[in-house]
Amino acid sequence: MSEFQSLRGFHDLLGEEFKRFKYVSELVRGKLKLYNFEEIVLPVVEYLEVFRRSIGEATDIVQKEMFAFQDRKGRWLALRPEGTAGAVRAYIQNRLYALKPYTKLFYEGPMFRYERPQAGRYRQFHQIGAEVFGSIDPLVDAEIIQIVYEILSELNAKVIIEINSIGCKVCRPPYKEALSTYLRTVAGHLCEVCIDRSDRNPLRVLDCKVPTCKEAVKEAPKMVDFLCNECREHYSKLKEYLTLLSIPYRENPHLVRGLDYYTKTVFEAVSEELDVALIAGGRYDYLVEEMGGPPTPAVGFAVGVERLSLLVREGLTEDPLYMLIPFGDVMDYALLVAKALRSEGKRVELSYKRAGLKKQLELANRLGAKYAVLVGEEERAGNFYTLKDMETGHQLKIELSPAM
RNA sequence: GAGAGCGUAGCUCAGCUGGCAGAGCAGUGGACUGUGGAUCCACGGGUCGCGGGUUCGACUCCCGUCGCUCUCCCCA
Repeated sequence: MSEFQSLRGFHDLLGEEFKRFKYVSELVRGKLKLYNFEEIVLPVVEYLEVFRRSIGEATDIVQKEMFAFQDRKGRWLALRPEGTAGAVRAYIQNRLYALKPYTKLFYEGPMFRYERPQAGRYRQFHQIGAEVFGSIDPLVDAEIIQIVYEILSELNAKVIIEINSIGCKVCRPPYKEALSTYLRTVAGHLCEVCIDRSDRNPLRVLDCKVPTCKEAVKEAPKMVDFLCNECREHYSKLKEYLTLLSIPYRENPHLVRGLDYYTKTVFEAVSEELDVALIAGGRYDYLVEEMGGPPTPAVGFAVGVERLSLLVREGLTEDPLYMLIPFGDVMDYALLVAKALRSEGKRVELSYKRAGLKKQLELANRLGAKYAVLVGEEERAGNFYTLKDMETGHQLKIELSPAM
């Protein structure tokens, strides 16, 4: 055991794990570029208030999961627990609303939540998030879900996409009222936490996992039955588009999200095998305004890169490796051969191991080289190298170009 | 924040009801100084997570602590 260790929930990403991580990351990034999202790099630290205002004072994230601290001037700062808050702040601060009628952004990077680590959960983890600012059109919600679906399909992930609408400031208050009233009638069957939530945040009772709560909530009034005309229209249009695009989904009237800023569409892609959300998102039509910007509707999603990586078997396919094996006193020549091969775009490992040909071939084998490039006295004298196919064992003599 | 299990070589692990710390793989060297992907031989490597306690004696039992894994809560 080494003297120093990384912190709980903070880990080094390397080897096969890194390859799977990178594979997922590049898949998602590639997809977002196809949809013409523009990348931005956001700060990892913001004023605490940015998160408190956007995510919501009453949420678990804000109440107990943030890495918050004071800087030297006594200001309260926090490591970002998610990306949307910072993206919205950046959107407003840089006045992106003035440049185009709508804006499509994505970002990738570490997020921090002070929680107990477990399968697919870390204190520092990575998300790729995408946000569309400036359109209320359900077409946008549909495209966001389409991206999510395509990502998951390409990974062959066994996942269900669940959707719901949680209304807007017109229709949600009456619904909350109705739900609270109902919850009072079944209070005897609710867990302690839910009794507490019944008044303050009744929506959250809907996705409580305690069996008795689940049971008690089955007959509860549903948000979808309370949607105002605009929200109902939005929701049914979204479903039409999803059907048009052949995207399978399941309506889950009990789906709510842990963050306060959502309106209308919310969705989650839940892994069937792991029972965790891999990708989630939704619409947040008031957040930009609440954060001090002009009224601007928005939709977005975030993927947990480590979580998605759990489902990936393959890694990144790498270019074939050329293991350059010098034997004898031919290092000068070996350097030139390596230079020549690399200038042709080949991935070359020049063996640093001073040993006989046999040992170095063993090394080449262990490093998974596709080819061994043999360079000895004979090769140097004839200005060529010997290319050995490590699978078939066939060898060829290849002239070095005169330029070298 | 609450609960359970686990920390022994670089890795995977064995080590009995307390009694000299082990194996496989990896590494290094080598009859082979121009031919590998299971040839052979030899060698190195340990604060048994850390601290305390019990004991003649602790890898083993007890307490604490740190870390890992998992569950609950919650979430990506």
